[in-house]
Amino acid sequence: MISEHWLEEIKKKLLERNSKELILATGKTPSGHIHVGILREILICDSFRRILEREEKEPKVFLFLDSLDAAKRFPEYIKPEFRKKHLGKPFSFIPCPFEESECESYAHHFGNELISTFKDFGIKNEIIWAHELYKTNEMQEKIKIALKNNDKIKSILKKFILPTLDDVKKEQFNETQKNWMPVMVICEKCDKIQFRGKDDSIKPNRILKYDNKKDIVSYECQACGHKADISIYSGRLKLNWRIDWPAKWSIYKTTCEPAGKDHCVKGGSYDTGLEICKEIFGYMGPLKVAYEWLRLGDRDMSTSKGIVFTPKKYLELADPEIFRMLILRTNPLKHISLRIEEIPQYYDYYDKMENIYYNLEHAETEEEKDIINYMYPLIKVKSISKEKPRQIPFKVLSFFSQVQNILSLETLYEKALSILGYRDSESISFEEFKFLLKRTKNWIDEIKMIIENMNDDKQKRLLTQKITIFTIQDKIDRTIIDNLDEKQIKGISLVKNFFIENEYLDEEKIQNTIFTISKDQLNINPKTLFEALYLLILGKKFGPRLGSFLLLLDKDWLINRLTIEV
RNA sequence: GGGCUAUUGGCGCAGGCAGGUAGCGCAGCAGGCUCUUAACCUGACGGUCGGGGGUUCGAAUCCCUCAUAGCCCGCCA
Repeated sequence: MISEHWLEEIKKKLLERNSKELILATGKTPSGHIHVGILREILICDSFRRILEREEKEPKVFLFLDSLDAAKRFPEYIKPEFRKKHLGKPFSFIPCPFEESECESYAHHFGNELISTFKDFGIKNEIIWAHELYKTNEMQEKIKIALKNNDKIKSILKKFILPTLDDVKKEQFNETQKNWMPVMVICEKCDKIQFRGKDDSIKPNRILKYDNKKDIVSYECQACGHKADISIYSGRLKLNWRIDWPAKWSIYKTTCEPAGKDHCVKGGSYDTGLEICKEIFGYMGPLKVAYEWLRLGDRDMSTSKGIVFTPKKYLELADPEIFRMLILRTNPLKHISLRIEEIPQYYDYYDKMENIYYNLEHAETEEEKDIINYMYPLIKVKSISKEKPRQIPFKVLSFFSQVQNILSLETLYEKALSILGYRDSESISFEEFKFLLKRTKNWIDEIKMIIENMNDDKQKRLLTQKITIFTIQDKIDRTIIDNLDEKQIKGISLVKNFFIENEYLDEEKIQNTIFTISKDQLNINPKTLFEALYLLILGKKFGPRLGSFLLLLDKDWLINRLTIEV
């Protein structure tokens, strides 16, 4: 193999470590609706899982949900009074913000929303909730180790962070380091772990003193002022992020954890984490795999700021395979712009890839063929069939979903089966078909919204044309009829007669008839008659190819529509 | 102050690690299908690969440098 997929390169490094167990990890704070960006690291791990399982290596994959992280801000869809009340508490200590649901906590609501999509995406992993992890002896031992090694930890942080700061921040950093301890306490009185000052500064309930004989720490709550001593085994202590991460690594012996570029930056938490893991917890730490953000169009997403496009939402618009494909075909260090309006093009690429995999189409190069053969099994959610799975083309679905107001689902289903070349419903059930149609409808609606919000008129028009958005009018606008000329009206009536007189029709015949009527009987440019027909049915001058379109419509409905009173 | 990524025809991108006449998709253009296309088929057009310098017989590719853009970097997470 000349060229290799980036996953293979990382895999080699993984196997060089010669670990008995291969532990893959990912993590996320459930601070709100979790957006699709997190799937990038989850899918990288899931792909490794598949690769390693194929090689009989028995990997384990964990997803750490940082439910004990403090709410430092809330997304805008959370009510103000709720925000005010719970700001500064760990997410697992905050109730579910939505009254109608009965979740255990804020963290569970959003965490479970993410988890519920894994099955559809073909993701397998084990979930570790931070608030439960911190109740375990293992984690509490790590807290103890961290407290004992406070000075050492501080010098590591200093060594890594200081060189990356400018002078002002250097001073700030040195200042906070003076009384710094690696552990925070969740106040027993108000459940808060930090306080957000009016100047937007964050004041954590950092512990003030550690009694290493009794294993008791003292703290003062920055939010309510409560002062107390508390045992390190109380379950109310939490390590600071930069120590929390390596502590988890050392407990689970994590072999590899992908992380967003924010963590992977020089002097960031990954670098300090690895050093702390090695020096304080005595474990070499995971292989660092950095990845760039996944963007929505040209915007970054942010869970806490409420710019979200969730995996659940994605699944309402398109196939999970398409998403896996986007992630796998792109080097993790490059950013991906997920563009809803380009989903048809994604499907085109997927189809091409599938054709190449099944040897129905030639790849341009050997490398392309190799890469596709490698990726395809990692992309599929269901098992791979011997022959290329038949699918209703996206364009057809897009068309079908827009004529639902005049055509029954049954008619469309029959039509779909005939396009697929099936005489029965073996390959695609009616239920599945309904689901596909609904999903495409959702996508069309989404596109309509995107078009509406576009500022550039030219872009707007291009997109409208590219995607062929149309609506069949329930009633004809009277002004349309009034604006038709004599020949157009005559033409419409001739087309109507043609439909009445002919029992069996095909699209070619319809198409040709319209031309013949225009040229021979009316002596007008065919375009004029086409426009009249489109106006009558769609309310605008253009639409899908008329022959196949009219054939699809219910004949009686069509004849009725073509009967116009002048 | 530090870092990552990007800069290749109108748009979106591949190629870059292993240097050897610049590619793909979409749009645009022309023609074809007895035939409006925002259907399909065919064809042609279109780029001095962000600027500059260096290494080389030869650079989109390697090295240096500059520029522009996006994002990230104390505490907290």
